[in-house]
Amino acid sequence: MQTRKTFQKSLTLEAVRELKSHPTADEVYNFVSKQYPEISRATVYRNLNYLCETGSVYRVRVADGADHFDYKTTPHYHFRCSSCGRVTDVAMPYMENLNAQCETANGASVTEHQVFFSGSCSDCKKQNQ
Amino acid sequence: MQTRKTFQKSLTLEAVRELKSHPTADEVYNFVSKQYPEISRATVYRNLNYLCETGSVYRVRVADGADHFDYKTTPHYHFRCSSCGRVTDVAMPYMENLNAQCETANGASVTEHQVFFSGSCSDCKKQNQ
DNA sequence: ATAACTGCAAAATATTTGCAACGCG
DNA sequence: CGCGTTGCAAATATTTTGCAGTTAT
Repeated sequence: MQTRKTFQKSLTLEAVRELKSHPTADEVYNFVSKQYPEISRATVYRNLNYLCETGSVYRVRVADGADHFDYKTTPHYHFRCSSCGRVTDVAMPYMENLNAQCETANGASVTEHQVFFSGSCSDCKKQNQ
Repeated sequence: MQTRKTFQKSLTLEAVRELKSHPTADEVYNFVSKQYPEISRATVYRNLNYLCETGSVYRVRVADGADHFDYKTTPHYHFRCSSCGRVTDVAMPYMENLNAQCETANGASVTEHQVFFSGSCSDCKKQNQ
């Protein structure tokens, strides 16, 4: 199956890149529909799935309902503040050896791992004091 | 707010413990309703949330729609096979120092971390050969 | 007795899909 | 022109909630 370059596809990718804030599909849709109100939510979802498959964006599953999308495709870890819900990157080295460790322990062939942290971000910590 | 011991609550906890296979809420509901058909789906969801809050079961968010529940409450990691969807525990040491590492990198106060691996489990690996 | 809990139905949230029209290559 | 893509609406999936009746303590 071939793929075609469409205006909607480019807009979707641009949105994830410009938002930078690990947007949900809904946030991407809101952003895109400001520039192009005719776009359908379904198209945004379809294009986000497509972009994930081709590796142009990365899907992040943190602990709140919707999936988030990340324009940064090099492997890294995430933190989610349980009071404000914001998702941020963690400036921590990627653990190269972890997949191999899991393979040894499990007998499976491991292709990737995700790590996510939760707690209270520095902003929310201040407010609660 | 006080809590009361109910038949439905016990059944829900027992289901997670007996299923052992990281069931989803729906799977817990199906299991429980075989023994007690009058139970409502909403009650199962409410009780699963309650059991998570009190630490009796653990919520696992792996990369497929629904949340999974784990009777094993000591911290450990998970693997999900992307072809059969099965979720298994990984017999790998828990990294005690990871939260502290994230705190240093992020300035947040980190209360927990989850790690999940994906790939192909040993059964599916065989089948695809 | 009274406040927590339940069952039911409806709502909320998140995502996918069938289909006819559209438009990229 | 052909087939991938879109927009729309409806369907599906997962979870929560309002409410009136039930029950544990």
